[in-house]
Amino acid sequence: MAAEPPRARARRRDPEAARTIRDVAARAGVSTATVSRVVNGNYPVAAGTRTAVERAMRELGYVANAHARALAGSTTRVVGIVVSEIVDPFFAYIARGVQSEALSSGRLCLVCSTQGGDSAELRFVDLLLEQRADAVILVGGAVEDQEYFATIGQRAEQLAKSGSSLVLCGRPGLKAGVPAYAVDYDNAGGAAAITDHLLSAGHTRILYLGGPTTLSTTTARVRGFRQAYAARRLEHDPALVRTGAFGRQWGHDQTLRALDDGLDFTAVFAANDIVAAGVYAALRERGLSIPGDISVVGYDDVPVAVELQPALTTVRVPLEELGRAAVRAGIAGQQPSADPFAHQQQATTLGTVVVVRDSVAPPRAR
Amino acid sequence: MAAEPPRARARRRDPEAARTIRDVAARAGVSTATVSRVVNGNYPVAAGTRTAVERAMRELGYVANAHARALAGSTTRVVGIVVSEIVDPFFAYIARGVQSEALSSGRLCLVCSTQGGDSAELRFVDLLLEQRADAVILVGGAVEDQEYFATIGQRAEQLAKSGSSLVLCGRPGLKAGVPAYAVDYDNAGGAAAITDHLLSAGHTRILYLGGPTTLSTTTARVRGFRQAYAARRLEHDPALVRTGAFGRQWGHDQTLRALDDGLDFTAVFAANDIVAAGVYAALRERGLSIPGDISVVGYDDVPVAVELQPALTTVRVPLEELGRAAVRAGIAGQQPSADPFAHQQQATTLGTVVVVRDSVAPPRAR
DNA sequence: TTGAAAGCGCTAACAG
DNA sequence: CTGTTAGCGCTTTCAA
Repeated sequence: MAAEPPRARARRRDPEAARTIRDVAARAGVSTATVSRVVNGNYPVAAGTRTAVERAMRELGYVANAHARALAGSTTRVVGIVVSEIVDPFFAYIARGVQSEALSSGRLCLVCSTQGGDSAELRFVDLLLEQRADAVILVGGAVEDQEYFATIGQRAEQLAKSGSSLVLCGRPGLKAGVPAYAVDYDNAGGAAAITDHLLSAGHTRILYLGGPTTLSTTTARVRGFRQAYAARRLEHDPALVRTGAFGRQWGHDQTLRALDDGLDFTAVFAANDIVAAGVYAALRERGLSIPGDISVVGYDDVPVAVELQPALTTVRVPLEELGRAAVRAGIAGQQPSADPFAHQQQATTLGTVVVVRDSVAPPRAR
Repeated sequence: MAAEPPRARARRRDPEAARTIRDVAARAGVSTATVSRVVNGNYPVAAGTRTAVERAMRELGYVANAHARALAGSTTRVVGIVVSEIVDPFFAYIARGVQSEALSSGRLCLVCSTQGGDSAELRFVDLLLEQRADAVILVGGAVEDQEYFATIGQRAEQLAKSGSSLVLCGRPGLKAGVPAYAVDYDNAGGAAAITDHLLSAGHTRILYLGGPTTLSTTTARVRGFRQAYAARRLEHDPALVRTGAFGRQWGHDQTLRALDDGLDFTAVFAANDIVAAGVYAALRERGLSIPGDISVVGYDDVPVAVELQPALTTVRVPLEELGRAAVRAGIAGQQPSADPFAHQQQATTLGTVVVVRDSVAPPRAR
């Protein structure tokens, strides 16, 4: 076969393939630059030309290629969020806030769920790094491990280099100087407040139940729990803190065990509402009434709190707002107007509030 | 200033910017083609060369640019899923299945939540089209509207053209010839089965409650509900079907209204478990016991079903498996080995099972 | 086994 | 207001 000019390969494009900006330009009789201008609407184009281009796009069923755009321009219009479990309402609500705020800034949301896989988080961050996401949001308590912090810090640097930013949501920030934002809520404060609620009702032997022992969320909540005792100059029995995991099953089993161990307590502070659901189930099995025999409180205020009978007194966390704030923080760095020196670590902390329902009563006299 | 050669602009790259394949090639003293080969590991490269390249990558902190890759190659390694509400466990579980199956095929998952916005779905499909997602999965009941079907069908064609595919998950398929896959579960069958469960217990006046009237899911479930009556040659009172919306509040309000209207029923079939939660709340307010006074069943078997007291008898839908199946169907078309004629509409239907718990008892004699 | 070079589709100077 | 053109970073022939 005769040698064809090199361009021949390109010319022989699959006629079925998606239309490109060049096809539109040809059909409308203008240049690709003009098509780009009408698509982006960020530059003056004569009305007639615009109409012609728009018609050509419609007739051809033209759809811009986001990758070409990301490559040529600079922003990807995508934010990434990494959670540990998308079906957990705690994360689902945050994800909802992220997705809606992303959408209102014209971005799509890449959601990654690690399903508890420890190292999966880092893998996802790398994947998101490849995607050049405008912002990468890491949600939920982190393992408090220095080495891990260092690795994440290093990723933050890389992210910053490629023009995007890392946002830590619902977990403590990194050390100063690392280009990461932190958007958190007052974990310890909420725990202290609800503990105080229990203390006010007369409980002093409160069992704190749940949360992976090494998780930052757990340590913060336990800290708040202790602070509430300290604030009233009350002693707290260390045997009454049992951490280990989240989850309904875990809450159920540990409650039974605490009862079997003959632990003396009149109330339980479940690490979150899901654990509280397990506590309810266990107490019910043992014929103990809530709050008659034992008072129970939770944390997060996810929907199950109102399905439980009696309705659960818990700490409301502004989950959606947390997600929104994370996106705002993450894309703020993208704004051309942003002060370059502002790209230091910044932190936002949202407040929490105790929602009083029906699961707390004064301890039974004995 | 003296005129610089045109390339100057490009040469003056921000030295802080992310490293490219060219940087790695330079550092390793090889060509970019070689780097590409070691990155993709799909072509023989001398061991020594490979090592040198790998070291250069490590030293430079090189991270491939997914957009450049998508542009040059063809597959994007991203699947998109659009749901109506990410915090709804029904969708969250499907999303979990999608995300985990996507991950195991090395893909990331773009999750879009329309938050009930009617036309948002189409907008998201277009966005996903721009992303050239390997597969676009539309989840949940669709409005049964011919025009809408036509529009979606048209998008399916476009998707097919750009090498990706549309998967309808938990909703009926499009008409034959349209390049879309359908992965659904047996909506009518599940409804019929649980209705029969109620009928067996002796109920004949069952109130069907919930679901947007025009939603395919609703029509399918109501159809199954009626079929169960028909199968036993029983009459069914049309006044006992009240559709309109999903949601706890709606279930609550409508139950109250049905009671106030003096409707005669001994059991309620809630369109889903969330609606059932509302029914429980309303019945409790009126001092009616479940299942003593009224039996209740739900649909979906999401976690709240076991928190309700008494635990809810419901229909288990293989949500996660649905999501996984959708991804498999969607990326199957991508396989080079795929028979091009196989790209016809295909459908998969998963089964459902009735989960018997404590919310059904024979109707009270009267 | 490796390199050179031509694009993938789009944006953004720059020059009319 | 519009066209030209040089890339963005990568993959993939084609040649060596």
